[in-house]
Amino acid sequence: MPIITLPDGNNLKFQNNVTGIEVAEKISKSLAKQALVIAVDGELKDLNFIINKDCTVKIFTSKNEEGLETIRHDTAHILAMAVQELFQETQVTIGPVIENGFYYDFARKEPFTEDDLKKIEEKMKEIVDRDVITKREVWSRDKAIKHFKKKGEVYKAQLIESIPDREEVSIYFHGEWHDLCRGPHLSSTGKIGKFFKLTKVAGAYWRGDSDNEMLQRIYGTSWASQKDLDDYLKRIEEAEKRDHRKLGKEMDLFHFREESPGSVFWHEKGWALFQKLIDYMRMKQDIAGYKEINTPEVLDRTLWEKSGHWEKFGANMYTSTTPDEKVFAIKPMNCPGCIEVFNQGLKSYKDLPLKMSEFGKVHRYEPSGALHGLLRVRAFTQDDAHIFCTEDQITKECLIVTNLILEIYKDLGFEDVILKYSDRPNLRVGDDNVWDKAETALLEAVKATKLEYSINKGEGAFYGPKIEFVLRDAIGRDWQCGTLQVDFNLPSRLSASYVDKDGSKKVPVMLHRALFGSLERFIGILIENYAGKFPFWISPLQIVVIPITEEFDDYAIQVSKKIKKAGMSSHVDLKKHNLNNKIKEHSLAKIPLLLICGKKEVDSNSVTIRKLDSNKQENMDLDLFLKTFSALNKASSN
RNA sequence: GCCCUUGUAGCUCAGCUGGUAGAGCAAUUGAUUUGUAAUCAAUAGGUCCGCGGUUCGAAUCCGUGCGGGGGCACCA
Repeated sequence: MPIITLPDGNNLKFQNNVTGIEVAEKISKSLAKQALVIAVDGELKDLNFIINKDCTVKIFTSKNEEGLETIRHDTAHILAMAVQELFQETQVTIGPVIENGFYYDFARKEPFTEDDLKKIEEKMKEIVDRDVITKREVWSRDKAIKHFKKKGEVYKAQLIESIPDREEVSIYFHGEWHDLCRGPHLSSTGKIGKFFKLTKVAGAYWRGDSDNEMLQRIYGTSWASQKDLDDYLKRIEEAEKRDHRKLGKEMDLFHFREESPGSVFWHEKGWALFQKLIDYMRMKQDIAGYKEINTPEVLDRTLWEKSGHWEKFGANMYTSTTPDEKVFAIKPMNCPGCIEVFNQGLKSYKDLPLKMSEFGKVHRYEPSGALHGLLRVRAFTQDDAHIFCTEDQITKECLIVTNLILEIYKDLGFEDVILKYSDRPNLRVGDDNVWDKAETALLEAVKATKLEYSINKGEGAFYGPKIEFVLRDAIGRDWQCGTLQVDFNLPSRLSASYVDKDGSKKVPVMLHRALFGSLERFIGILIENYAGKFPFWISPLQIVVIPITEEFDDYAIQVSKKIKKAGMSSHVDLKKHNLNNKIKEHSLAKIPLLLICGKKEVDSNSVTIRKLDSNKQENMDLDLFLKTFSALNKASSN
């Protein structure tokens, strides 16, 4: 006689055992119709799960995250079912739900083609139409392993072998077709609906390990309604329009070429943007008490051996052998060079914390498959800095860095920031007790920020634990930018020291930090965040002056000169095209302000302003224009 | 690095089953002197990514290298 407590606190009493669907029916007919899955005492179960004791029950429909995830999970299953109906020799492996959809990994010799995806999709819809009832059975491990081995499903057999003893091995049936699965599932294939789409095929390693064989992964998306599916596809399309590689080309910011994969050829406008960010950061860091330095790009191998880079980071390093057979490395990080600067002259505890910044260009030989526009390159400029301090100063300094970073992200249009904390990796230098200290100090700082954070086990740098600053852009995507690392190892390896109060020599702690992270990556993110339409102050070319006819060229040239004198960037378009043509061209180039100059303007010493994405025109006295817009030409006017 | 996919004019792309390349925009020249998203016309532009092979003949088919894209693995 189970008593069932509902989310609203009401109780339902039943004479006998009941299933989830019967509970839903008791509440309302329409709920029973819409119900997809239930939670019994917080655990998700099938609708026909038999309830035989007192418990709390929650019923989910496609309007809940739980319901939607179950739809996606079921769509993944139907995908596997469809694939095996069409391509009998294919083995199934795993098929989880991911953000916005699902994937399923298959083992098959022949690659799946785009055409195959269409066929599979059709087959999936057919299976939905068949409305096959779902059945769940619990098998013994041995039976399940034997069964799947006999079927030739070696991956499934492996999966069952790795299920912990205490867990049930449940098998879900859709008619004849069946699969090992934890569940829950919808009660029949018809419940899924047809609001799904297979999106792409890709390779993926079995169990995510690059030593294992590669499987074929089919990605798909699945929703509660046609509208949701269409909205999602639309969102993807919109995101593609923001692609920084596309916009970079269209806006003439940069390009890449074969001779140097993963290295940027910056064009005039892209470089202007780059320099603006550096100028801005330089200003912020100066205020925050950093001293800017610069260190060599190429350093002798012995330094990298001492620092540990040669051994732990060597696979990513470019090296160079000189004609006299000496081996140098092109720096993949700025830290050893910075320590060398610290080591010049005697340092006192009174000098600490000592903050040294460097816009250092580093080279890392990244795997070819990792390269991705500006977001993943082989040569990049870090807005790097190293803070030498005492152990006592760590937490406070970390907090100061965090505040600076949040301030800067805000200026650049990012308000939503989360932290990722990573502790000691397998490949590392230094004793565990040193790591204990570093991790504790950094974690303390993370907590003190009161920001949301996640913990990434084993993903720290080889010399210390780190936090990464992840920001969310205008369309909800997360990007990893800044980083802050606590390092008890490199300073001692490279013999850094300071004289303490009592006259003894001590080894300082070093904090590594980069706020943009990589200027290249950050610019890529900025482009996508703003869809190329930068705020006025950061825009690489802020103003284009357009004379209506040749007659007004001289005036336009004078206007442009005055704009430059007022500290803004400007270009005069003297081409013999008509006004409409020029407006079209510069609007596509996303120039924030177009100034039109004709007779009216010359006569009144004014300009007519046309702002990007607005066809309103505003006439303004030239001096007033210069005053107004130079005031807007700084970060705080965002 | 691995799997799949892709590489044609400055850009975006067309070129069916093999018969030595085409459009739009951009560029150049000429005409037009224009008031808010493409004025008209003419001209010029290409070792069809590189190398090898099959073939009487390769942009097209095959192999291989390099680059790009989507993922995986790796990562700022």
